[in-house]
Amino acid sequence: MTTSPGGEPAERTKAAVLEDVAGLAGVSAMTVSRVLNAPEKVRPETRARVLAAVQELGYRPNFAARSLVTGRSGVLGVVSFDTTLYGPASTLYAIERAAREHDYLVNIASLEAMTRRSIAEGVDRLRQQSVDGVIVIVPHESAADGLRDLPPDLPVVDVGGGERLSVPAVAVDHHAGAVRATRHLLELGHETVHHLSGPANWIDANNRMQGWRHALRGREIPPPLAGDWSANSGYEQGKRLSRDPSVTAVFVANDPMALGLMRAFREAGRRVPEDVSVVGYDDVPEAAHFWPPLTTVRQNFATLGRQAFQLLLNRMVGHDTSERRTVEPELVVRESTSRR
Amino acid sequence: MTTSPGGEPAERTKAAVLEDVAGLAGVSAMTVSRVLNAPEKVRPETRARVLAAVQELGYRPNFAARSLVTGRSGVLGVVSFDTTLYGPASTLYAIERAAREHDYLVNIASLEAMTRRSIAEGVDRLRQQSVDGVIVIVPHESAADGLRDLPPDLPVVDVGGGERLSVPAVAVDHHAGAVRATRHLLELGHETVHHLSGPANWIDANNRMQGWRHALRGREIPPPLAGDWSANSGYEQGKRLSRDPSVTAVFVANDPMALGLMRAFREAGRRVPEDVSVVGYDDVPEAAHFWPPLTTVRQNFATLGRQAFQLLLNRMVGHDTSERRTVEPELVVRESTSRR
DNA sequence: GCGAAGACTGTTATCGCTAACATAAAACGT
DNA sequence: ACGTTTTATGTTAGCGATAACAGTCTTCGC
Repeated sequence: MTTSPGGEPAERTKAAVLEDVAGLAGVSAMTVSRVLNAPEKVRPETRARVLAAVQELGYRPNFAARSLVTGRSGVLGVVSFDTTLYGPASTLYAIERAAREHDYLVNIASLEAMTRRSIAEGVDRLRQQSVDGVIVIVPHESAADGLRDLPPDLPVVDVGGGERLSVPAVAVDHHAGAVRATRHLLELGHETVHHLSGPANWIDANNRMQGWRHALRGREIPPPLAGDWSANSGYEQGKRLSRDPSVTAVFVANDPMALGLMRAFREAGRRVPEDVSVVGYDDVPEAAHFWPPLTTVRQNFATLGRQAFQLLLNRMVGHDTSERRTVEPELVVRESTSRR
Repeated sequence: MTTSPGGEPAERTKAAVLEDVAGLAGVSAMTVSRVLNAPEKVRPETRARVLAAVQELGYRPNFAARSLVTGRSGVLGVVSFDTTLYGPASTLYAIERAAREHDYLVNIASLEAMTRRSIAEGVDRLRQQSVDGVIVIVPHESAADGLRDLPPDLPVVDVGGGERLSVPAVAVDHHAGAVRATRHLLELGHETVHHLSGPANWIDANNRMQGWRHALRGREIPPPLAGDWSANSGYEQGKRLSRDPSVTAVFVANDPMALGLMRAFREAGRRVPEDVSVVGYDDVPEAAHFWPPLTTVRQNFATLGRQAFQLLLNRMVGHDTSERRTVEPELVVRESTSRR
């Protein structure tokens, strides 16, 4: 039933199935299955014979059949917004690596928009391909709502979402990061610190803004500006800020915006750091080579991703925690900040 | 068999299956299946009844069962090296978008290393979860070999690989891009153009280097330096180059390295573009805000990704092309280059 | 008014695998 | 030596969907 008519055993028309291997090894299909899933339960010589047959036929278990009967797929999903951004991309990468080590595959669903609906849709798309669990990287207010609509039977872990989520979560402590950045500037003798924030309703943006506010307590708090994370928006808002001569220190909510802002200041004739000090956020790999090298807050995305996977793994094996883990960011001082 | 004991119909213990829906709608399972897959073959009123039942039970088809019998999974795989890099990340994103529009899901396998072995392993991992096709983004010499070992029954499309591949491929014409960059510098009156290349054995790096060489024919061709794509390597090699006073123009194989290089030149007291002109490659979103704004070669990763998906789709439906498509890069002139 | 074609819907078999139980063979204690 | 446990393998019965075929009921032409 298995032998190909014309000679070469490697030349089969259809892919080999369990039964074929069993036939060739002279055992039952079940034994082959065991060799693959619980080798210790099969006598070494039998095992060897089966393995040889597997090898010879180039047998590969049928994923669909297996997961139909086991109810597990070995695939997990990641819902993310714009995986082109440094943060999500790095987190995704770390998740993928962690997943691979545990023999999980990662399926991605990026979102066009960040609405409650689109999150639900993203999760849904993944669920239809029966992922075993989902990690949601949507640092937006809408995520909180989006996560509420989820079916309770699907293990979900959130990354960088809000505080009051019903699911396990990992997040960087942006409040602390912002405080560190702002204090650093105050300690350098600046009267106050201006802030260029991320877009409204982004959790990260809000947390950083709050941290900034917190560190500024008791002082004059200038009205914050908001960008859209892009260098370009940093440039535009920078142009505006540079007209205000009282500005001597700016805490910018991410590195690309800081880059744009520094360009605007430079073009306006205000030197960084001599006239104005700037602190960014993220520590993208290029930040050390900006002009001037950027003082910034480093987020450890690798840890973030790994922790997210760990949490998901816990939930998938049943531990019904709604644990929340925090990753501490770190201030990296370079040359874009100086004493007043 | 389906009704929950205590009231709320939404509260079932096990997920509803086809049979449950059929029961509730008073039809056979087959009819339900048809409503879902070929609605026009079912009378409108029956269809409505079935749909209502689907709704009520929150029925979702079982992916594994479906793909077991149809032999298709609706998932495609992307094998890529370091999805944190701008190029791969953008390509991946475009692929994912295109895939979504055609109701495919994307599975990723990032590679630790870029050897022939690791590529084969990556493809294998994906194949085990029975993807319907694979897109390989590995712009490295090893890819060519890695692709040779692949099973012939799996549709594969290559992105940015070498020229002599046996599979359909999409690639940016880096040779042309490099020629444009180099000519631009020559036309500005520079005697010759130096080159900071990417790492050896990267296809893109080689193509760009060849284009640079080609555009320089008839002139003195300075020995190229090589970096590893990182801003840091650009900085290091930039320090070396900046010691050579004869250097007036540099074509750098990507934007981050150009950033590092410009920093090195600035620190060495050589102004860009007054003393030295620099051209980068990629046009990352930040390039317009580098100091000075970087003249660079823009790659359209979105198109690249979309085309790759198209090609894969063609192969999956059977068209056995080994078509090779090319995407043209575009020179974007900014302020890092000036007349000699 | 009646057979044929068409429109719907149902039945059966099967995809490839593994859980659970059944059996056979080997190992063991007394 | 003989029941009992242990170890190794085989058998059976689905998992949840769809393909292919088989009916049933309309509809229609003449």
